[in-house]
Order: sequence, then structure tokens, then C-alpha cells
Amino acid sequence: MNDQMPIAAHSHVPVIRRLRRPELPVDTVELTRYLIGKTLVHDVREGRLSGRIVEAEAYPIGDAAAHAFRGPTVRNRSLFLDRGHAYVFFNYGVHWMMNVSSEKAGVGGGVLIRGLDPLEGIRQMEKNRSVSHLTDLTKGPGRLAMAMQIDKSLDGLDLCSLHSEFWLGTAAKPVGEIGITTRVGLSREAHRELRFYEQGNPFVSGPRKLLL
DNA sequence: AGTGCGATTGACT
DNA sequence: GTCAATCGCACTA
Repeated sequence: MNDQMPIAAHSHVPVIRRLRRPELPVDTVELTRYLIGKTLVHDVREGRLSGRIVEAEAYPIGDAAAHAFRGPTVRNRSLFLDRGHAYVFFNYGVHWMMNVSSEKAGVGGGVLIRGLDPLEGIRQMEKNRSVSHLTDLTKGPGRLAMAMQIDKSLDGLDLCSLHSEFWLGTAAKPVGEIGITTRVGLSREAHRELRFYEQGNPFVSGPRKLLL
């Protein structure tokens, strides 16, 4: 079973429909795996920006490395919304990054989106960043946020709303084999294998587990 | 009130 | 390989 939509005949643009909340697993780790290969879309004034999610990290309940670990604050409150809402935060005083909230309302959990394989709006993404290589556009959480015009104004939006400008869609094409390894850049809980990625995809950052 | 540091990136030795 | 940029929050006092 999968939820791929057929590629439209005589078209090179795949049909992508909005994911509905009941389709999302109610568990941070399961949702992280589920989101690999799905589409992240931001409809902006200049047009549609979209990409395939090819790398993501789970920050589940009880994880000391998670922003939600110490309970809700003004900054992280979006992590406590029902699964499928955007949590956008500012990191290192420099970069915006986004999570998809991942548990029931009132429970904190999130999925950090770390890599996108661009689908639509590549020209606009190139304008949003000064780029020399294609992979520099959306490889890494800070880069993809800049390319996709993701900032604080999107924090708390429902990614499953029927009319949201910022939303999750079905996969544009079948997802490749999924690898699992440790998360990037953590001091606490660094050993846990909670990073999921599409193997072989050039928009995946950080170390990858070797295939044995 | 002050300090340290972080789910990163880009520039530079 | 090293390191600065620069904001919010946890923690100390």
C-alpha cells in the first residue's frame, strides 16, 4: 500500500494533493519516517516553492535534546499543537528552521526538516539564496528555510489546512530506500538513531551510515 | 543582570 | 581544518 498519486498523462508535473491530518502517524518517530519522500509546499506571491523531503530528524517525547523537553514556552509552543503544524524558530541568531509538530495536542514533539530535493520554484529559490551549486539551495535546515521563504510568520500554521499557503503534500515520486542514523549537531542524546533520509540523495547533509 | 551555548552556515587560514 | 555571526533561553547569583 502506498499513497502515491498517479503521474498525470502527458505531463511532467506530478499530481500532488494535500495530506490530511488523519493520514499522519500519531508518533514522532513514525511521522519522521513517513515524511521522507513527501512534499513540502510554500505558496508565495512569486509562485509555488516545493520540494521532496529527503532528510528529517525525530525529537520525540522525553528526549532531552528536544526543544519541547522542558515544557511549552512562548518560543516553542507550536510543538505542542496537534500533529501537522509548523514550528519555526531562529537558531544561532542567524538561521530559521522548521519542524512539523508530531504528537497529540498538548504533547510536545517535532520533526526537524533537514533536506529538500527541489521540485518547483527553483528559479525563485536561487534568488532567495546566493548559490553556486544546486545542492547548496536546500541541503541543510537553515538553507532550505531560506530557499523556501520560511520565517516566523509561518510559525504555528496548520500544514494540513485545506487552504494554507504552507502545507504538506503526497510524494511526487516513489521514495528510495530509507537510511537511519544519528542526529546532527547534538551534545545530549547524541547516540540515538533518530535521523531518517533517502539513501543516495544529494540533498542529504551530515554523515550517513554505511551500508553493510 | 550576566554568562554560556545552541537542532548552522559561510568565509577564511 | 578553524571561527565569527548574533538571538533567545536556561541557568547562576
